[in-house]
Formats: sequence, C-alpha cells, structure tokens
Amino acid sequence: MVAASTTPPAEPTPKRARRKEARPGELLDAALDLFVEKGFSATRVEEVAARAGVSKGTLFLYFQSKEDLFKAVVRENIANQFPTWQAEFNTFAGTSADMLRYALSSWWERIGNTRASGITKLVMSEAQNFPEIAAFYQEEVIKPGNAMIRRILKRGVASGEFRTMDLDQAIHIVVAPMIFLIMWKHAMGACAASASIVDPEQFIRMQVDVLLNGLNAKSTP
Amino acid sequence: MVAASTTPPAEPTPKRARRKEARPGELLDAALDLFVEKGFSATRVEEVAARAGVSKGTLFLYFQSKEDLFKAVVRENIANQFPTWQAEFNTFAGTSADMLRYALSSWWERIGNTRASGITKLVMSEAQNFPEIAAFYQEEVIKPGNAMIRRILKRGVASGEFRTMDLDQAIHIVVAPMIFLIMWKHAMGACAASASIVDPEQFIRMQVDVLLNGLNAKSTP
Amino acid sequence: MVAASTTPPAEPTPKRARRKEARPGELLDAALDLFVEKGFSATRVEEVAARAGVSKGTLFLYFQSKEDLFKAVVRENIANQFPTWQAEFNTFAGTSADMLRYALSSWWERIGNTRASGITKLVMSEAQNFPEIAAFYQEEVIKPGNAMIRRILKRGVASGEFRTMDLDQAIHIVVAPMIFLIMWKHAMGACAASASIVDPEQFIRMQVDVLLNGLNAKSTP
Amino acid sequence: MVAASTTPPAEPTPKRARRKEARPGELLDAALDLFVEKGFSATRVEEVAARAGVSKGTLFLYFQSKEDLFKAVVRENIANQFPTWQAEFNTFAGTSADMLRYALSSWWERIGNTRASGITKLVMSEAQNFPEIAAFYQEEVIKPGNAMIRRILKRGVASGEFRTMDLDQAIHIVVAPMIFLIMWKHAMGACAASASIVDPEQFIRMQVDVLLNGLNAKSTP
DNA sequence: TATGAATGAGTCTTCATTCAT
DNA sequence: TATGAATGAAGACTCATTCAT
Repeated sequence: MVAASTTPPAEPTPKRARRKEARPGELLDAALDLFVEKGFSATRVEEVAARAGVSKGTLFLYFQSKEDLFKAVVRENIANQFPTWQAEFNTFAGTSADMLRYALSSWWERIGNTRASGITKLVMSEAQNFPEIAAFYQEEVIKPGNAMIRRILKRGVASGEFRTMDLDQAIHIVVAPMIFLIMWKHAMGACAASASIVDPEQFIRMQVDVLLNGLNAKSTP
Repeated sequence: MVAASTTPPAEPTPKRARRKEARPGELLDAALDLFVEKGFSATRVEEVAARAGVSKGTLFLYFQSKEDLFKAVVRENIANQFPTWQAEFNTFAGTSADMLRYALSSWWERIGNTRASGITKLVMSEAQNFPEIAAFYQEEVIKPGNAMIRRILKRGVASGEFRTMDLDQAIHIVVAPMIFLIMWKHAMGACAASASIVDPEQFIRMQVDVLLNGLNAKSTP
Repeated sequence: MVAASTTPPAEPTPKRARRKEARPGELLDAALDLFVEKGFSATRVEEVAARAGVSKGTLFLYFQSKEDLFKAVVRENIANQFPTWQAEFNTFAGTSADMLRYALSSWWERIGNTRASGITKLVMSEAQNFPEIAAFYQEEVIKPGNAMIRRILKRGVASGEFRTMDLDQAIHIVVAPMIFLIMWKHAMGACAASASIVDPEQFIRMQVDVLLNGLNAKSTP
Repeated sequence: MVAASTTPPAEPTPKRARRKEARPGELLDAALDLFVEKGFSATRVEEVAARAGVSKGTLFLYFQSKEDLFKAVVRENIANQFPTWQAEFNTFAGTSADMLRYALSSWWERIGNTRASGITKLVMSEAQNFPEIAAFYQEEVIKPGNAMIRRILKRGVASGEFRTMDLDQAIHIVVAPMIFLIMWKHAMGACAASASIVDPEQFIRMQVDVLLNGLNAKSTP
C-alpha cells in the first residue's frame, strides 16, 4: 500500500538510513490509519506504536516527534498514482466528455473511495498548523492534479466540444465536487441526518451531467 | 434594572452592568477568532477569556462549557442568518436562476467571505472527535441550509425553469462549491501555488453559470 | 426549629449584634439542610444562599467563611432538647427496663428520626477537620447525653433490676445502636442492598430486648 | 522477565523492574494514610504520589482514577481479609458464643485497631457524595461481612444455643458496636472528655457479654 | 445592608517525551 | 535497537471569596 516499492532500488542511500526508512513502514501505516480516523491531536502516539506492534519508545527512535511522524506520513503517501493516470490519458480515444466522466469516476475508485482520500482530508484539516505540509501537498498533489484536469478541459475546448472558458478557474469547478465528497465522507458522513445522505456514485454521475449540461431545462442531456 | 433615576442621567448605566451585557458578545468575538485560527480542541478557554479581557472563571459564568461556547459562536455567526435569508426568499420576485445566483453570492458575502466560514472548516476538520458538535452543526446549520437550497431548486423545477431532478442529491451539487471555497480559503489558501489561485467571486459566477448551463458548447448561456 | 426562641429575651446584647444573630436564621437553616445532605466540602455556599433567598455576597456579610458558617450551624442546633428530657426522667415511675426502653424509643422519635440526627452525622463526619467542633459537641451533647443514660443504668442497678456493671463503659453499649442508626440512615441508607435494610423501630425493639436479655436461649424474655 | 543469566547473579533484578512491582504497594500504602487522615475528596492524588515518592503521572499508570485507587485500597485492606475469616470459621470447633466472641475480637485486631478502620469511617462520611464508592463498599465489604455474621447467628440458633430471631435484623445488632467503635476512634476520639473514654477491648468484651446475656440480673453469665 | 460580577487558586486527568535498562 | 516506567506540563472546569455599585 505504501510507496516503498516505488523507490528505485539502486539508490545509493547509506545502509543505516535505508534500514531506518524500511523499518518504520508499519509505524507510518498505522499512523496513517489513526491520523485519518482521529485527526492529528486526537491521535496518541502510544496507539500508533501499539498498532504497529512496537513500544512507544521505539516510535521515538524513528521519529523525533509526533509532528515529525505526521509529516512523514503525509510525505510517504502522496503522489503515488499520477504516473499511471498520465499514461491512461495519453492514449485516451473517446470524447472529452467521456474523458471528464472517466476522470471523475476513476478518481472516485482510486482515490476518493480508498484510504488515500483520508490523506487529503488530513492535509486540509491540519494545513493551518503545518504550512510546510500544505505547501508540499500543493506542489506534489494539487499542481499535477490540476494539470491533468486542465488538459482534459483544454482538449474539449480545442475539439469544439466545450465552450471557451478560463481554464485555470474552470479547474476548480471540477475539483470542488471531489473535495466535497472527501470532506463529506471523512467528516460528516458518520452523523448524516436523513436528508443529507450522499451517494457518491450517484453524486458523481449527476455532477458530470450538470457539468456538461447544467440544470436548465433547455439543455437536454 | 438598576435605579437609574437616582444616578445622574449623563451616566445611566453603571460600569458593572454595562460590562455584564457586553461580556457575552466580547467572549463570542474572541472565541470566533481563536476557534477559526486554531481549531476547536487547540483553542484554550483561558486564551479566549484573556482576549476578551476577562479571567478564565468569568467565561464559565456565561457559557457552561467549551462546547457550549462553541455552539453559541455557531448560532451567533451562522444559524442567526437563516431567518433573514428565509425572509428574503419569501418575497423574491425574479427567476429561479436569479434566485440561485443570489443565494450563492449572498452566501459568499455573509458567510464565505467572513470569519464565520472558518467555523465550517473547523467542524469538518474536527467533527470526528466531537460527535456532539457534529450533530449540533447538522441540526442547526446543514439542515436549514439544505432546506433553503432545496426550496430554490424545487421552485425552479415547478416553474419549468429547471429540469426534473432528485432534489436531495442535487442539493449537494450546489453545496459542493461552497465547501470547496471554504476549504480552499482556510486550508490551502495561505500557500497557493501559481496555478491554483482561486478568485472566489469569479469562481462563484462561473459555478452558477455551469450549474445552469453546463460546460457544453451547445448550451449557450 | 432553631434554638432562637430559647435565648433569654432579657439578654443585654448590643442591638446590631442581635440583628446579626436574628437575620441569618434562614441561612443557618438552609446550611443545616445542605451540610447534612451533602457534607461540608460538597456543599456550595451559593446553594446555601440561594435556598435562604439571598445572594452569595450576603452570606459573607454574616459569616466570615464557609468554615465559620459550618461552626455556627452546629452550635445553633446543638443541645436544645435535653432540658425536656431531664424533666421527664425526674418523674418517671416505671421499671428501669421500661425507662431504658422509653429512652431509646423516644430518642428515635425526637432525634434519630428528625433533622437533628443529621447534625450528629455531620459532626462525626467532619470532626477530624474541625476539632473545636468535636470538642464543643463532646461537651454540649455527648456529656449530658451520657449522663442521662448513666442515670438510667444506675437506677436499674440500685433497684436490683440490672446486674452490677462498669457504668461508664455500659453507657457506650447503649449509645452504640443509636450511632449505628444515625450513620446508617444518613450514609448507607440510600444505597442499601437487599440484605441490609434496617427497620429502625424494629431494630430498636430488638436492641432493647437484647440489652435486657441477651441472645442466649436460656434467658427467656 | 529480563535476561537474568547475563546479569551478575548478585543483583538479579534491575532497579526499574523492582520498582515496578513495588509501586502499587507503595501507592496503596500512601493512599491509605491520606484517605484515612483527610477523607476521600480532600485527599489530593498528587499528595498520594508524592508520599509514595513518585510523580502524579505515575500514579495514573497504576490506577485509572482516584476512585479506582480508593477501591484498591479497600480491597487491599478490608475485602482481602474475608477469605481468611471464612476459612477460620469453616473449621471453628467451639460454641457459637465463642465464635461470636472470636469474630468481634479478631475484627478488632485486624480491622478496628488498624488503619483500615479509617476507611469505613470515610465511607460513611462521604458515601452520599460518591454513590459509586458507596455501592462498591456495600458489595465488597458490607455484604460479605454481614453474611459472615449471619452465619454465626444461624449456627447458634441451629444448635439451640441462641434463641430464634430475625437473622437479618439481628446482624445489625452485632454490627452496631463495631460502627460505634470506628466512629468513636476516628471522629470523637481525639477530644475525649473525661467521662467518655472508650476502652475498645473492654467495650467489646462487655458487648459480647451483653449480646449473650443481656443486662438483666436474672441472666447470670 | 445587599448584590452579583469577577477572580484565580486548586484539582483531576492526559499524553508527548525521556531515559535507565 | 528496543523497552516501558517515569515524568511534568497543560487544560477544562469549580467555587470560596472579594468588591464596586
């Protein structure tokens, strides 16, 4: 699950450092789960250690502090699946509408509906207290993600499918529902009142439809 | 309450009494600042009291608990807006498209662009750890907010302006951009990379446009 | 209820002091109730004041501190009914067994089963923290009370009804069940398990019987 | 648990480990002292910790809460005695009168005359404010204690030594003098007036004698 | 005399962090 | 490297007491 397998094996990292990176894998894994579940301050390092099967003291052997652990968790879990996606879009054959539809629904499958969305939630929740992490996330996730969306929109405009638009602002129109889904799932999902239940797949279908056709009666889908 | 007739009319309210009336407001104001800046659990009641210029004990004279204080902040800054809104919508004369446009832009003016939006961010960030707050927010903010949006959509469908739709799901389509704006402002705003700058007013205009007409070239606004 | 009526009216107390003594009657009354119900430290002065219908500040006008209030409560409520009793015993005509029986059951009626027993409970509970009060109680209540019991026992021994005994120790044998009843009523009564329910009247009857005849089979009542 | 074979046999247990085992006992001992001296609510956990030579936090390593600590003190000092007593009574050979005599005097030796009796006083003094403690005490001390007394009485009735009686009420007749002794010792003992000195051993002897034979002249011992 | 707003020391409990073993 | 006992600072909340009015 963790990106450890993606690190090039030939990297000439000093042995001790590499061990240090390999060993705390379980710690990072446990920490991710707990940070996502409880947030930063409500997560107790002892629980992280326990879930990783080591003692509290051991955790501090690998991470100087709880903050340090938090940063490592975010770094470790960011920016792993963009390459795959890029490749898919490079060879995408259908219309740009299909491409947008595909982008959003596969985002849900690969990110929104997996533990990865927890990282986004985590970062957004704690960004104020960890500006470096926010900047890091901006660079590693938001920037490439936005670039991908921009590419789709640009393709559609170029092909005459989409109307001309300010691409950089339009990106946010596409991103908004994803942010919404993530926050809903991780924040209010547990205590949803009757009228507020969100069905993500239906929501995305409807969202794409609205993005392409609007709510107006005249624009028949 | 005090024997005003015996005191000189130039200074009708004794200091103590005036303070007593002013206290809750001052505390609420200080609390809003700090809750928005640091989140719920990281905000110390003593700091709120200090910022309001009183001692820790005094705060508990006016609010039973930290949670109680928070609820009062929510009521003061968000829940109190709904009656005004309701009244405006009751007499709204224009099209439903105008109504939707108005709803989103006045939301931005009254909530999104004020300190109050920080409260929503806070709730989403910490809802997991404070179920009672989450439930309270559901009841006092989300429910009436959703009801208002639903009303607009229903009106548009009834008048034939909007196509028929699953109203309860469509609500979320409208809510999503607001959540996005809030999270952007309070979470990632501080460290916006070049390509990610969001202009809220432009974003909302575009969002309404897309909601009404979609991105497709055929549905010209 | 309070001993205010027993103070000689001719007493040349300075007027202001007398008002001070008369006014806080309601305070003392409320305090007695609450101290008995909750003990010293769990009783809040604000609650005492509220029950007496005055403000917290007013209470401190009459009593320097909570401790001061406590001492006044105990002093005010001690040693009020001994004179009546003494008179009754002076003219008692029956056997000494009857006299003992009468003493215990009338004790239950006049003390044990009234609010007065709460004072005893109170004093015993807090004696460690208020040695002066313990000494005071010793002198004003225990001493005269013991004297009365001693008198009964002595009468019985003299008449040949009771066997000879160490009177000063025998006193405690008679006192013990009264202490027990008080502590039971005020301490464990509320949460009595099935097997531990005490019926005071039955208990006293049985106790007198045992005092007079023992548990042995041979000593038929 | 530690690799004892690698350490010199002269010092088989490392300091830390030895402390770990000793801690609870030291804390319990300190707690007993302070609880008896000051009562439950007036005892500060920090003071208990300090007296045991550890920090406040350490106490909470061994006991979940102040109440938990108190319960442990009760178990250690009172409840633990019951099995021994049970065993003794199981093999007791003498008369039931002897058994009763033995019960009361050994109670004095093991409880009444030790610090443990302070616990009973404390419970009676503070039961109202700590219902959970009262219930716990009922269950762990009063119930088994009463059962033991009941057993003795029942044995005596069965053997024809004692007259038939309502056993459940008779229990209280036996308990009363113990409660009296405890309250005397811990509440009024410090300031005993001349006529009120209680000699516990003599008191118990006399009490047993009265229980068995009454005060009447006819029932000669 | 009476009020009640304000104070701030005091108390339990949590938890990141250290360090002897 | 690994442990886990020990620490102590921190934080919400209470309540006796004060004092301006």
